Amino acid sequence: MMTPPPAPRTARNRRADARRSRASILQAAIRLLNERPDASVEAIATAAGVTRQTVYAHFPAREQLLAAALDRLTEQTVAAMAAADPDSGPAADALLRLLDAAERAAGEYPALTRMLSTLPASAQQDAERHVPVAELLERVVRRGQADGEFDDRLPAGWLVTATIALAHAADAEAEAGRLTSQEARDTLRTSLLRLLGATRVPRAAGAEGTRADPGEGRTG
Amino acid sequence: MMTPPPAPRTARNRRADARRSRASILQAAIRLLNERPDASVEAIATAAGVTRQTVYAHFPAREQLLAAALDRLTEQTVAAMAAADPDSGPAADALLRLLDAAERAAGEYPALTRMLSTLPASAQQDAERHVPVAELLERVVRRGQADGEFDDRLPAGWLVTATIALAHAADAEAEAGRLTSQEARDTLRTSLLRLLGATRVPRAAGAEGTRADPGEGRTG
DNA sequence: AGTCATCATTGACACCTTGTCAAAGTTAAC
DNA sequence: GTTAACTTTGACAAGGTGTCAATGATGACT
Repeated sequence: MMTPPPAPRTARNRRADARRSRASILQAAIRLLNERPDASVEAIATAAGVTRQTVYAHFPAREQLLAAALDRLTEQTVAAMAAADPDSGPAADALLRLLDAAERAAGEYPALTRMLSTLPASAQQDAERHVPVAELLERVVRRGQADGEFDDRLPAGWLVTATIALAHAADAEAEAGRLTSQEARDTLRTSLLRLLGATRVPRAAGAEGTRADPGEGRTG
Repeated sequence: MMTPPPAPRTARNRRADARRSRASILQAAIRLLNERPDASVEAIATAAGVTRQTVYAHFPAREQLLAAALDRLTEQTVAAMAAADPDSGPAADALLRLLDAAERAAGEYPALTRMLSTLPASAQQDAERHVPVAELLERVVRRGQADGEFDDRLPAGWLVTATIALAHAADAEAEAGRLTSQEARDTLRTSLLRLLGATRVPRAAGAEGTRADPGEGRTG
């Protein structure tokens, strides 16, 4: 018999066993690496109920496992953001909605999330990984600029970068206990509206009230 | 004879040899760790013209060597900032002057500088290390708030954190080639003034002109 | 139900890095 | 010049990464 055609070995035609192993490994990696960024491959393998060599069968090197874990986290975050109506309502509302969704999705893994902004070695891949979330945000920023809701003297790309940076900073402040979770949200909101040059204050998303600036916005 | 008094072994009464070694090691560590954050202790020792064990004689562990290198960098940066007249002139001018000085001082070691915002493990020490530079900035921010030059609805501590985050972001953009060095400066300047809620635009520091917003502020 | 490619496991290996120890050199302080 | 401080040399254990080959188990396909 002739050898069967190349069969590029996609994710679909792999054995169910392999898919399961890969999922366990990835999940364990996300959990462990979030607790301890320098967790060993052996620890991850054990946590996944698998041998170290099995991990290497799926991921050629530790760094690629880390990259895969970050990719998976990004993927989930992007999905959550995309589901948060990026294109409806005022741009400022949409932006805050996206950031909220992102924090809900990635908030479970703060240490891992923080690795996204400053990963160990492969600096080139980092930017690549931000692309999908940056694209979502950039769409909203451009829409706001086009509508005149946001100022357009600053390039949209920079505004997106700055937004992400401020969001990470606010998250870190909350994580470090210097701000409560609610303070961090309010502070980030106000800061972003200033930075983006929003001319009007967006309505609060729910029935929680329509005040522009809650009292606790001025803490510390 | 009785043993001499404790003699706490300060930096002054150590042998000249030891001081020299320590300096070489630290300098080599800064240089190498900037190029490759995971440089081995052996590589650093060799670059310093010293044996690996000598390094361990000065720094009990690799992490402490890294911490010492970061401390030294911070120290130089703080000195440069303190020399940039934090307390004279409009607060906005002073702030930009400090950031400029900081970038000139730390700009030689971008990778190392970036480690300050997201260091590998000892997360607690990180905040501690930011303190001196944060204090300098906070003084300026508070002065601006007291003068009415800056808005004071946001806590000064957060504004400082946000300022540092934006400065790092702008630096990273320049480093990644997405912005020229000059664009990064202008963009950062505009963004900070927005964020801080400065009511009037500070005069440009030199004879370069008094326009509020240079033409290239709108790139991309 | 049986075949067989695919995947997982086991055990062993070389290599590098960290951190430690003790003993023998040097250097500079006094 | 003596002596304490510092450096060097060599060797060691422990732990992590990445690789290989052989054996075992599973599930896809007919």
